[in-house]
Amino acid sequence: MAKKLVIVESPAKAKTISKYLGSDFEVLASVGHIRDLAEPKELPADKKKGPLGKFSIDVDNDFEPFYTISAGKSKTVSELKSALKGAEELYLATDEDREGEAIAWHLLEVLKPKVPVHRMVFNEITKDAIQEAVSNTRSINDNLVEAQETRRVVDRLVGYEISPVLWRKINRGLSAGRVQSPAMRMIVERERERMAFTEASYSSITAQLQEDSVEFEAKLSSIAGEKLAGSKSFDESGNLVQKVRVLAPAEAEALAASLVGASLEVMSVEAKPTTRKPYAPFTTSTLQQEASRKLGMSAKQAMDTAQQLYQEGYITYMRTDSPNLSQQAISASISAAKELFGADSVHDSPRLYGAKSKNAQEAHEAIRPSGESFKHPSELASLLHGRSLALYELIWRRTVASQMADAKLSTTTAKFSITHQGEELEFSASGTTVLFKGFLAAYDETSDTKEPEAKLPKLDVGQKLTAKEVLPKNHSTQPPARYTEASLVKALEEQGIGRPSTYAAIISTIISKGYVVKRGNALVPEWISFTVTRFLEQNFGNLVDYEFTAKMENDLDRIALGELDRSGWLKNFYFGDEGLQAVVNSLGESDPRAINTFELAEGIALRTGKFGPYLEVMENDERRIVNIPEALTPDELTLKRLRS
DNA sequence: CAGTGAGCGAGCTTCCGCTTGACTT
Repeated sequence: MAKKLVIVESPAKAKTISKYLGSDFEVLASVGHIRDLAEPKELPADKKKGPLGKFSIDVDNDFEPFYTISAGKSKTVSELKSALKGAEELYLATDEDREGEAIAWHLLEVLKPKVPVHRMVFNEITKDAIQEAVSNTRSINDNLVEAQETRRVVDRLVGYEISPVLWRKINRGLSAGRVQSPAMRMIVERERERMAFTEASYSSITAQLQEDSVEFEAKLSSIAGEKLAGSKSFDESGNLVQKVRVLAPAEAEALAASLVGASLEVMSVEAKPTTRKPYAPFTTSTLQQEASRKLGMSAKQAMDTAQQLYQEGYITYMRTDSPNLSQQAISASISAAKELFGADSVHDSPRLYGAKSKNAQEAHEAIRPSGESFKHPSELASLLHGRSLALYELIWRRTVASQMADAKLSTTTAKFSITHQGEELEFSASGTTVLFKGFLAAYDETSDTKEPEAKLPKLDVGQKLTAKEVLPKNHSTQPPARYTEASLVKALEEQGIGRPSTYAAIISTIISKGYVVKRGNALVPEWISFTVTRFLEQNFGNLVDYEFTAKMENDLDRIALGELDRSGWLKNFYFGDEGLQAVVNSLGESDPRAINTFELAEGIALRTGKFGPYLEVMENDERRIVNIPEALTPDELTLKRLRS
C-alpha cells in the first residue's frame, strides 16, 4: 500500500516517475490547473451583484480573487482527495515555474492535507534526478505564487475591462487581451507596411560561363566603377538609398545582347573560410518553426504530433522554453553522432545552450528523444509513420547535431573584367564548398532549400572565359512578407509574449474571433482588426505596446523575489492616475462613425459597420455606398480600386 | 379600438495559462 502521494501535472509524467519511485509512492496527475478565476456569469447570485460581479476579483479588497474548480476538473480533484486519505505524506511535484508553483498552492488550498507536505522539484526526468528531488524538498514559495496570481489578475482585468469597451464602441463580441491584441497588431502593422510599400524596378545581367566542364553564372556587378542596383538599393517607398546605377530593362537587354561571345578575364579569386555552429536543441517555438518550414505542419499539427510522441514515450516534454539538455541526453547525442558519423564529427567538449527568450522559465529540458540512448528513427519505422515519424526524425537530428562539430565551409568569390564599348564592366561569381561537414551530416539546413549551393571551378587570375550566353532579367523589390504561423510565433517569443503552451492557441484565437484569416501559409488581417488595432493604439497604447508584457514580467519577477508587493502593484495598475480604470472612464463619447472609418485614400473610406465592411466613395459631392464581400482582404481591395 | 412607438430592463459577448481526452470533420 502506497504511503506517500506525489502529484505532478501530466499523467504521462506520472507514469514515468512512478517507475523511479517504487511502491511506497503513488503518483497522480493534476492534469494542469485545477482552479481558476470564476466566470463572472457563473458566480453565486449574491456575489454577482457585489464587487466581484465584473471580474470575479474584489478590486476594492486587495484584488482578492474568487476561485472555482475548473470545468471538468471535479473528478480529478475528488480522485486526488481520496488518494490523499490513505497517504501519510504529500509531495507536490508540479513544474518548477510560476504556473507550477501556483498549481501546487491551489492543490494545497483545495485538498487541505493534514499530513506533512513537501514541495518537490526537478527539471529532468531521470532516476537520479527524481530520487534526488524526493529527498531534497522545500516548501511552497509564496512570493512566486503571488506573482502568478498577479499575472492571472492582470489578464482578467485587461481582457474583461477592455473587451466591453470594444462592444460599446465598435461591435459586439469583440475581444482584447494582453497577448492576443499585440499579436493582432503585429499582423496589422505588417499589412500596413505592405499597403504603403512602393515597388522599384531594376534589371540585372547574368553571364553563363564554363570551365573544366563546370557551368556557373557570373553577375554583372558594376559599370565604369559604379555599382549596379540590387534589391537592397531601395527603401520601402521605392527610393534609392545607395549611390548605384539602375539599369532600365531596354538598356539591360541591349547590353546583354552585345556581350554574347565576349571574353571575360579573371581579375581575382578569393577564398574565405567560414564555420557554422549547430543549432540549439528544440524548444516549443523552434520546433513549431522547423516543423512548418521543413514538414509543412501548422503550429497545432506540430503540437498534436509532438504530444502523441510524448505520451507514447518517444520524446521528452513538448512545451518548454529551455534548449538545455540533461547530462544523459548530451552523452546519448554524442554516442549517436560518433556511431553514425564518426568520432571526429563530435564537438570536443559538450555544448551547452541557454534560453534566448527573456522570459524563459526553463522548468523543462529541451525537446529531444527520450531515454538514456536515443532510438534511431529507422528503428521506429514500423511503429511510427507519416507525420509522427517525420517529426521524431527532425527532433532526433536536431538533438544529435547540437553536440556535433562546427561545419567548415569555404566561400570563393571570383571577379571578372571586360572593357566593353569603352567602359569597364565587372562581373562576379561565388561558390561555396563544404570542407568539413560536421553537424551538417545530421541536420542539413540547406538540403531543403530549392537551389543547391553554387560551385565554382578552379580559376586562375588572367585566365579568359567566353560568355556563351548573357541574359538580362528584370526585378522588382518586394514588400515585407506577411507573417506565417511560424514567423509569428518566433516574433511573439522574441518579445516574450505568450508561453509555449499558448503559442498555437494564440493563432487559433485571433482566427476564430474573425480578426485574421489564413490564406495558404500567410496570416492576413481582416478589416475589423484594422479598426480594433487603431482604436487600441489610440486609447490603450500601453496594452498593444510590444514592451507591455516584458515590463510586466520584470515586475512579476520582483514580486517573486519579494521586492515588490502584489496588491500595491495591482492598485497602481488599475486605480492609478494613468491606471486602467482611469483610462476607460476618460474615453468619453467618441464618434462611432470615426472609429469605424478607415481612410483608404482621398475620398474613399472603409467602414466596418455592424453589417460588415463597405466603402463610402465621395464622387462629385455625392456619397456612394459600395458593398464589398467580407472575404475580400486589404490588398485585394487596393488592387481592385486601381482596376476600377 | 387597434396599431404604433417610446422607454426600460435583462441577457449576451470577453482574458491567459496549465493539462488531456472527448468530441466532430
